[in-house]
Amino acid sequence: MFSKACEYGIRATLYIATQSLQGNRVMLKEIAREINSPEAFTAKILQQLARNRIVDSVKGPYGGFQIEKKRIEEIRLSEIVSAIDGDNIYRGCGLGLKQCNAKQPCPLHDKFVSIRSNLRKMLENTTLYELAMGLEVGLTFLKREG
Amino acid sequence: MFSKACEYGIRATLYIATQSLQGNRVMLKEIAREINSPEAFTAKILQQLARNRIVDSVKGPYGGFQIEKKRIEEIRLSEIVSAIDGDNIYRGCGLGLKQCNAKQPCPLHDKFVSIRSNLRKMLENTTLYELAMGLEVGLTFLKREG
DNA sequence: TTTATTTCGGATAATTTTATCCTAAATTAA
DNA sequence: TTAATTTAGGATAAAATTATCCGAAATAAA
Repeated sequence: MFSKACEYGIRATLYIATQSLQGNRVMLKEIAREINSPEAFTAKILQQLARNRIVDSVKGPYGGFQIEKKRIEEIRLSEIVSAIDGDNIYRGCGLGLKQCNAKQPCPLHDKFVSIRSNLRKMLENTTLYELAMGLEVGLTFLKREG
Repeated sequence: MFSKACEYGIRATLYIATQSLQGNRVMLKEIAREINSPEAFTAKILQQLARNRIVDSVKGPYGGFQIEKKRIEEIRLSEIVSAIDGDNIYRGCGLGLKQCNAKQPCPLHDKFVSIRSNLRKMLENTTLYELAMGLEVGLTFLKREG
């Protein structure tokens, strides 16, 4: 569904969000440890997210990553997915046709429309804040727990 | 969503199905041309489909690929997807966690459940026959048309 | 039996994705 | 100013996916 990069990106962003809500700026090393992702690869993804203004980065000692509370309430999952995977997940044809639309549909077009649109709506309606809340109260997890 | 291999696999199977319904056995070369896919790679995928009893293959002159009419009515998209991509698309965690279930869910788990289940139902309920009909009457297409 | 044809299957190559490494730049504190 | 720390970014490597090539096996017709 999503690329590995996107999975790590969402998990990293959510970890940063929960910590930011508690007033903590977090370092790459901590993020990678807490979401169980490869550190250097996660660094690349965080760079992308920083360039896309999804997370803020601060260099130097006491530096790290954070997200403003206001932004946590605003940012939708769809923004993270777009920043990393592009919008192919919504737009591309399910069977990989270059041209596929209502006028010239692939055999799966109609059946995919509703599924994709559900996915899209879900991603567009889901805020970081909402998901961070579930994490904070221990209802959900970002890595498999012992 | 699906791998390239799976996209080609579905398109190839659908082409074979429509031709089989008209009593034609079709060769790799024709399939690749008609679904606009790389020939050698498509051959590999057809081998997989043949091993999984999704298509029948016949070697030699007048050989090629075909599917029995009865099978065309039975075979679901889900079988093709499973044969090529496995069942990760239904089962795997949306955020890539090794362990993710109702008891220990990732933050997206609940939101993914319905989307995945829609996708799964769609694939399990859609037969080759149904899709082949749309192709036959020219309502849908397997490659972008001029 | 021989030849031509077509799929099968192993080996290999190209591309994309995932992942790592290292130096530079920025920032903080001593 | 210097040293230590942390992200940024370029180069490179490893792994997975996509794609190609070629000889073997099977089959049909001459």
